[in-house]
Amino acid sequence: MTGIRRLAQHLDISIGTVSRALNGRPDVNEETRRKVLEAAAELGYVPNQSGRSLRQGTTNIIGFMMQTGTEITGQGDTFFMSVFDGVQTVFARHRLDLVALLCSSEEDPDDYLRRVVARGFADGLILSATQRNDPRFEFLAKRKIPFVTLGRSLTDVGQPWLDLDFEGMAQISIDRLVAKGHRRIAVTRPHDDINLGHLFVDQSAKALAAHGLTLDPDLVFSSKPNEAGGYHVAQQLLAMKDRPTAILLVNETIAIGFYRGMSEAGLKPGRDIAIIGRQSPQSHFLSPSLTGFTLSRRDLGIALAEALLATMPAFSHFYPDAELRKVWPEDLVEGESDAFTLPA
Amino acid sequence: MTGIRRLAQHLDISIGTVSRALNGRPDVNEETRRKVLEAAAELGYVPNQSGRSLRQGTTNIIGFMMQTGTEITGQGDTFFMSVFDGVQTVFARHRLDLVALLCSSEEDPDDYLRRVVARGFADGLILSATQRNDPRFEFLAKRKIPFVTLGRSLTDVGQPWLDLDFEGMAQISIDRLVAKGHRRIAVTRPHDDINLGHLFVDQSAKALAAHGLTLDPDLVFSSKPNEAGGYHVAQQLLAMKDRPTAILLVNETIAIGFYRGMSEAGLKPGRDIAIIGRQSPQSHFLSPSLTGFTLSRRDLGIALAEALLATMPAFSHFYPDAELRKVWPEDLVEGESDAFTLPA
DNA sequence: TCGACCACCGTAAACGTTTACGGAACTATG
DNA sequence: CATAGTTCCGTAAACGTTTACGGTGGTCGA
Repeated sequence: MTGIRRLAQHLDISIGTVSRALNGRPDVNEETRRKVLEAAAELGYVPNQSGRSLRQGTTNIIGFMMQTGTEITGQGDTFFMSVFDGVQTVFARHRLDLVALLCSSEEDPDDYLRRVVARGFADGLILSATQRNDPRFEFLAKRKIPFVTLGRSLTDVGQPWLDLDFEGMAQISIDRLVAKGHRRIAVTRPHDDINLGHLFVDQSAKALAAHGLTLDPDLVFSSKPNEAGGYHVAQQLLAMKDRPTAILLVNETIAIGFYRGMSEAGLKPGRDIAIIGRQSPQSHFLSPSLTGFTLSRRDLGIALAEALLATMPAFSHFYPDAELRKVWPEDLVEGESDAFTLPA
Repeated sequence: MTGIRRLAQHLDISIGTVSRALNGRPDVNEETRRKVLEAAAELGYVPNQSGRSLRQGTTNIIGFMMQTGTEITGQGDTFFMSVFDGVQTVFARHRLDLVALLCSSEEDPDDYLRRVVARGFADGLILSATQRNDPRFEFLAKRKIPFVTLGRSLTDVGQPWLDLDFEGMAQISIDRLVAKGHRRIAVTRPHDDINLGHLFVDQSAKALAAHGLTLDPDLVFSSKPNEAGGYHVAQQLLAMKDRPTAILLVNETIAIGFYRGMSEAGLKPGRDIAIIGRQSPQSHFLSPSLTGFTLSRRDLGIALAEALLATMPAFSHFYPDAELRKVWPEDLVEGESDAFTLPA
């Protein structure tokens, strides 16, 4: 005799009542419910998840899909860990188990997602690293699996999303640099087709145009989102005959490599080239200090979780006015890296 | 009609045979097996995991428990991501699903593990961040849940483990620095009770003793394993009246903070203080270059996975001679950070 | 020809839950 | 007192698998 049956026998009531009591159904006497809860705690009874899943067609698991491997090591890790932390705290309140689904660098993300879904792994999903045209959106929508994405995409299927304000960052950065007299401004973007790259570059071009300037295509640098990528950008940029006087670094970690590249060439950030980037725990240890944008990653995670739950029927009533689509604001922390000013 | 029943109906054979065919049982005609596989692919049939789990008492999931949150952000992330990548590739071969169980910084790791286990979440576990006395070991052993740990512990319960060679690193580092004339050598260790700290510090002391030297307790610096921790160590160390001439940095990321602390004080690694640390993708962008140990994180992950599978009855025959307990060797990459030599 | 053996397959029970349904006991209402 | 309504509980079916067991038809050796 195991499981709920054992508990029922111990209390000398039926398993149906036990189940109802444990699941908070209304049609059970409060006195019996108390006894059941008590006995459950005493005997250390925990419902078997397989049994529940089989019956209810639900797993109680939410998956947070991220990519792993060397390519994005610099980028993904510390950032996503913090976001994950925020997500975790929300789901814990609902006794939902959150797991990280790390798609290996060797595997295609679409294939990986297909496997996860076929397996019936999760009740809901959080996607990150959204591509400009991301097939995963359609795929999940077609199967009616609730999901939320960290990042917009052109392939919008009506799902909730949150995103960083790449357009705002581009706008503010360009305005700021132009005000300091810069005319030739470089921009970085991730090497793949991730959507944020487009948003950032396009908005940079628009912002420049508003000042009567154009974004020189030669000044758009694609880079892997890690230290090595930033180093490589520095090498390319410094080898140019008509070198830009300022640069926007869209990614958090490439600043470290870019600094290194400059110092090897005997140049100093903020003196020879103006830099605006993004803050991270690591960037605090750059010298000269980095001017860059920052945000609460943990709060972002919380908002992500709430947006997802708001679209899941079983939980939506908890979050009647969750923000389903939001561009997340960032603050600019002023440092020394963009001190370089050109004469008017 | 759904699931396996639908498939059986479509083929006009019994569900029992279908199941046997799909699971590679011997007592099914190869011709029928072919047909079943074909039809399964055609209809896109995928066995329901809840059904399997319920019947077999097994989940097909392996959990890799890590910690998240600000405290270890610097440390854990890129390192564990790479290890995870290695683990993933092994489990994929056996159609086991690997998920990352990220214990939030707010939650006690022991409680978290208890929840995971009570839920019957995984068939096996990989533990990291092992403490000197780690209650999780006993807990899992008592419940007969297969697990492997990345890191030794005093609370050994016979489970397989892999670990980095902290003792070897300490020995080689001390020998090397002493040969360069250093006598006052500082050592870092993580601020918590993680076991590697003990191994590293103890072996450093022994190695010094072999040269007739002693490890000054004031020269053992506890730090959080991130950039900020390294920065803090530098501040403390540089404020000493009788400053050490060399230091060992046990953690990968603190070097960045330590460098920053030195340069703010107008000092240069490798010229004013000799440093031996650990290599990481980030440390490649330090200047002067870091002398430090390195290893293949991915291979470590592969070995971890194999050690775990070797102890699980259903898979052990695949890995008859897996290394169940191994101190993982590291290579020393020579850089400029320990160039500082004292006159004899 | 007969029994033994083998290869293959169908049947049905089990895994641990949840929940629709119906019924018993009680209360309220006229 | 009869009826209707309410509260609570037990029964049993279902979720989708796997697998022990038994049965059928065939082959082979004596």
